[in-house]
Amino acid sequence: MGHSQASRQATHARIVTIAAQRFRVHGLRGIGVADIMQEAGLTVGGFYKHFPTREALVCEAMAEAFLDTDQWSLRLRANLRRSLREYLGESHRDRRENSCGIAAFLNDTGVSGVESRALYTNRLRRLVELIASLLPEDGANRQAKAMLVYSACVGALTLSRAVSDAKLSRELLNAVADQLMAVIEMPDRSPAPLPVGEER
Amino acid sequence: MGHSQASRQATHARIVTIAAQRFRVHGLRGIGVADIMQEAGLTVGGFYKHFPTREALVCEAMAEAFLDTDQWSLRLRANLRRSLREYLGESHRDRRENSCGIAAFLNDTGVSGVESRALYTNRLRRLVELIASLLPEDGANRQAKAMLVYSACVGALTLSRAVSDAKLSRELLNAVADQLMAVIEMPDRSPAPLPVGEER
DNA sequence: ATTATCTATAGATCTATAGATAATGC
DNA sequence: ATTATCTATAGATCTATAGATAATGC
Repeated sequence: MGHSQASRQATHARIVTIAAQRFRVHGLRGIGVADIMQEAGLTVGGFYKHFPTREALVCEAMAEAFLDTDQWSLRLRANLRRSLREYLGESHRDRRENSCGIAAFLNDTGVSGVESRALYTNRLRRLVELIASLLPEDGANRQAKAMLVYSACVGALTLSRAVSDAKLSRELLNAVADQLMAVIEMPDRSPAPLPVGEER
Repeated sequence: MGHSQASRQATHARIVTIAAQRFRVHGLRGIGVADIMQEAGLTVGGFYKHFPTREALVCEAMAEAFLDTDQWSLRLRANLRRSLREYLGESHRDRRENSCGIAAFLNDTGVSGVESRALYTNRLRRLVELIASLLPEDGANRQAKAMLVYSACVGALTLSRAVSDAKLSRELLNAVADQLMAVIEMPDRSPAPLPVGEER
């Protein structure tokens, strides 16, 4: 049994780190407190001396997962195109435990608490703003284009994980990466109006 | 207690229809057999006379959910741009029970069985091919552009559902829809090569 | 003495099965 | 007689809590 205050903090951090990995691999609902504690070399009982509820761990783990996003943001700033290709790489697709939290928790924020969902929302907003600031043009639709770029990245990455065909998975990643390079260079144009005479 | 063979088949169909809705709302792991049976006006016990396992229901429900995708495919054929705007509309975002199964099951195929995952994969492949055939150009990268278009649609739709900020949610949908209209018109270009002197 | 962790378990929930009940269909 | 559905429950799993144990730190 460990006991010192220092070891307590180290234990807490270890639980959060493992949770940040496991939640990204299995989803927020896909793994239990007991499994996370076991992987941290502990037993279930001690969990609630570290966290008031499971949701508290979800929040801390999400924040920890977003530290990887901070790293990626730095690389984005240094080289937008290369970072997008990295995001759409097979390595990122396969190493889920350290992959993008926005993609990993995409379909789980509805069942998580308001706090973790707010964390998620703010992180997405910051990412879109960052990408917008890095786009070459100066147009008013910079932000719109950033939303397209990031939506396509998240969509292609998660789709490439969802399919059972390795070739299709690879094609999705490569095709979207290639196309996004062209999109980044695409000149501004006002949104195409709906053709007249057609109804919703 | 219902009993006739006709009512048995009607019951089976009702269970599948409700499951196809509930699974899209709550995810494949988010709702149990008992709840689905209750909503069908039945009790748990009868379930396994209709389906050998829960996964069998998942497969049938997925196929049923894809019937809505068939409908959408027809509208796609009739009007690509309008159908993409419909996909990225607030109504599609909010009426999850009849929404796109590809988006709904995006992060769940990993835990579902091989059969449902194959269903998912084939459906995605067909959708990408359909969109490619509808793009105005004739270029060799038609399929790549279709992958971009559909990835962006799936990404924007799921992100718009994941965030807790209504304004950001709306902006994501509208911005990506607008940008995709421009992307569809975008002329072919060979994939931008990596700038020299930069390493992965 | 305090407290970090462990053992054990309560209570909820989920999949699946066993056996009873009641309507269909020969 | 057959069978579609129901009641009841076994067995697994998950969150959370109670009480015991053993190392820290005054």
